Amino acid sequence: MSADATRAEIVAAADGLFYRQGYEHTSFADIAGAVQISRGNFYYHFRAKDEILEAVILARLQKTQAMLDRWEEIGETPQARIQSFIYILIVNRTDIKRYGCPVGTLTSELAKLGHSAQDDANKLFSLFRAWLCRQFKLLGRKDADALALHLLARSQGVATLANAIKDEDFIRREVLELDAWLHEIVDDVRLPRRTRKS
Amino acid sequence: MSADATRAEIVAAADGLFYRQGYEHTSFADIAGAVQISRGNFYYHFRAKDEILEAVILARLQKTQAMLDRWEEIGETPQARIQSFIYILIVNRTDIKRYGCPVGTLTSELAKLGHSAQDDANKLFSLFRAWLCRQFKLLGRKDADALALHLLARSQGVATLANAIKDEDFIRREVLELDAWLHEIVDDVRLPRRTRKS
DNA sequence: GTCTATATGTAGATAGAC
DNA sequence: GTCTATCTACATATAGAC
Repeated sequence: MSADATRAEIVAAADGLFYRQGYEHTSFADIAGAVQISRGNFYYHFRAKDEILEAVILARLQKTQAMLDRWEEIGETPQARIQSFIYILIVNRTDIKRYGCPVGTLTSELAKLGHSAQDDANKLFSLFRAWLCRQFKLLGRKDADALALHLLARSQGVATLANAIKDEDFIRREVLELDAWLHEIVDDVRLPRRTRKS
Repeated sequence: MSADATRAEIVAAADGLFYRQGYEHTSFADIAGAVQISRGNFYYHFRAKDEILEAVILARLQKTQAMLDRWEEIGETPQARIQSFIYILIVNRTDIKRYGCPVGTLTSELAKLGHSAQDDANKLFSLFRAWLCRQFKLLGRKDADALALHLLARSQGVATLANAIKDEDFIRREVLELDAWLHEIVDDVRLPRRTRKS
């Protein structure tokens, strides 16, 4: 097995385990069991557990960027692209009910641990934030960044609560509301005399 | 020192540490350092670490119920009472930026650990849910439970995101939006012909 | 590159003195 | 009730054989 291939397998296994079990709760033995290598072999590929986390975050950043690029391609309008974001709550509903949002739960855990990788993990939010901000700007909104943060927070809230109460209908209802909220924003642009609050 | 007093001190210290550091990341040594007792002494008061967690959750349930009762007393209208809930995001903003929401971060962590105390921790959400549901019912809303969950999710989302991006202005903006959302609901009741979406 | 064996630290938990 | 001393398990990490 080439070094790169083994390394990639370790990162992929750690990625899933960190999501399902949390970073601290996942041991080398857990990852070793998933990849079918010995514990000692980790240290040929990584100096320490922190480095695996860094590699996992980097991999997630790349996967996220690729997903945003894909949404950019297939979405014909900013509205359609933002809907791609909203609907990941539906697409990933099974995992979200069980494990929450992979971004929010990681940043929360690292914040409690006071871990040095906090800033890197927060870049996952930054990617979504900047991408959503651009979409809202294309919709002609001056408050695009605030709208991006608002939408991020809404989806985080849905994920956190769905993880606790395990209610799929709740997710569907909230997604419908987010969709309606997005429509209001699009309408605001088309009919600029009305304010959102009217 | 009486048994009850020491026990209460342990629970209080553990409560704070579980919130700031997380449950798993908090060791007996951490709690012992805060309470100024020896590690061995824990086992006079608790059989295992899980029992401290159970006691912490019970204490939080009682504190939460007391807070809801207080809001019920001082709030003259359902709207004012719901506002009490919304404004804890402002009141606790410093802690929320640093450690997130004590309810959401605990339920998330226990879900990842597959901990047996998950159901008990989720009762914290149930308390808020039932209380908010009652307030929305008093406002004449048939969809009171859905509104309660929606508001819970919104505040969870604000807490999670504020914890990541450490932005106080973001919290204030979102609270203002929640307040406006609540006003719309109250207006809906007064002017039943308009729907929320119009 | 990957393994086995091992070092080292720290966690939760127990026993028994005071 | 609280302490010190100790046990056991498991974590990360290292050394060196293959």
